[in-house]
Amino acid sequence: MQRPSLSHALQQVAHAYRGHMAQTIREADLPLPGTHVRALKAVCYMEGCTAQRIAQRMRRDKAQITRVLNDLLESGLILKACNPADKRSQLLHATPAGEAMMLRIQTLEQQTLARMTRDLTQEEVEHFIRIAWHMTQNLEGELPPDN
Amino acid sequence: MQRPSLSHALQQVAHAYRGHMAQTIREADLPLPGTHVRALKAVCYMEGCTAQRIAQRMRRDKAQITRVLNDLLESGLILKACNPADKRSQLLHATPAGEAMMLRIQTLEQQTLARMTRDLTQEEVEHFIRIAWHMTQNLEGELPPDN
DNA sequence: CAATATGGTTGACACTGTCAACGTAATAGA
DNA sequence: TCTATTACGTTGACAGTGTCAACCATATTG
Repeated sequence: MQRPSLSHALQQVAHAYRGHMAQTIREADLPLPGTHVRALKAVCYMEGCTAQRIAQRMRRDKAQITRVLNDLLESGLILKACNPADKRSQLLHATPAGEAMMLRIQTLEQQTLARMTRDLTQEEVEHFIRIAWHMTQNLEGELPPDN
Repeated sequence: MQRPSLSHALQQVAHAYRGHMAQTIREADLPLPGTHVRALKAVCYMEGCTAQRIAQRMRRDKAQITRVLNDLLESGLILKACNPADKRSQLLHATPAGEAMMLRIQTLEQQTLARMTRDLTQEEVEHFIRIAWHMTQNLEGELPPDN
């Protein structure tokens, strides 16, 4: 419970990161909430990007993704195109404005990450990431044994 | 941007933890949101606990803390008492029901943490916590140089 | 073809987080 | 002492996050 608790440390660092990114983006006059940023990132960097795939990657409800994508659409940052392979779904692409926005945000994120890890070694950061993924996967799998 | 990104790993593990705890608590029929749990924890374990001190510890807005504490009050889990040293503030204490709730939740949290770290060494977990705190502090300090 | 499953949309709702304004009480300075 | 400022807690308002259930249209399976 006291300071070196795993749960507390985890919540604090995630909160600090969110807050710092939000403030950085606000100060840069890029009025884009965190979820929107993450979705835009997915659209820019995933091949054959669809709403469903973003939802899987971010492990979020598809309803939330739909709304975020509609915001990005209204902001002119992305476009929906027919998916010839499946008429239910739409392929997502960033517009030039979306690409530009992504580049600016990438820079801001790099600054935040650099500050966050400023006196940590590359090794420590990688170790942190590896353990984070490990814990994520430990929690994700269904609970098979006892029910 | 791809899987081994620090920001993505951080968001995913925090989300997985929150989600797992929320589901565990829901399944145990203890209808207490995460913030309420953390506030109750603070009330139970901090000496001379006041709303202000909880807000500082959790780094949250005091308005949010006020509302959470009022919920806990209505649920009969905590009590407010006059603070003889400062008539503006109130000392917070857990009721027996609050203590009992805390114990049950502690157990559930231990289960979640155990699962999350099941194949990690004590050393790895401590390393993770240390780096998390380090990154938190790197982000928290005011930005002194360039403004 | 019928049953089922999937991609996406919408409505509703709970939870999280912050900001500004306020009343009251403490405290510092003139 | 009186005043100005600061601090604690409350309230209102709002933005953002996250999930569930129902739904339509399309794919897939038997």
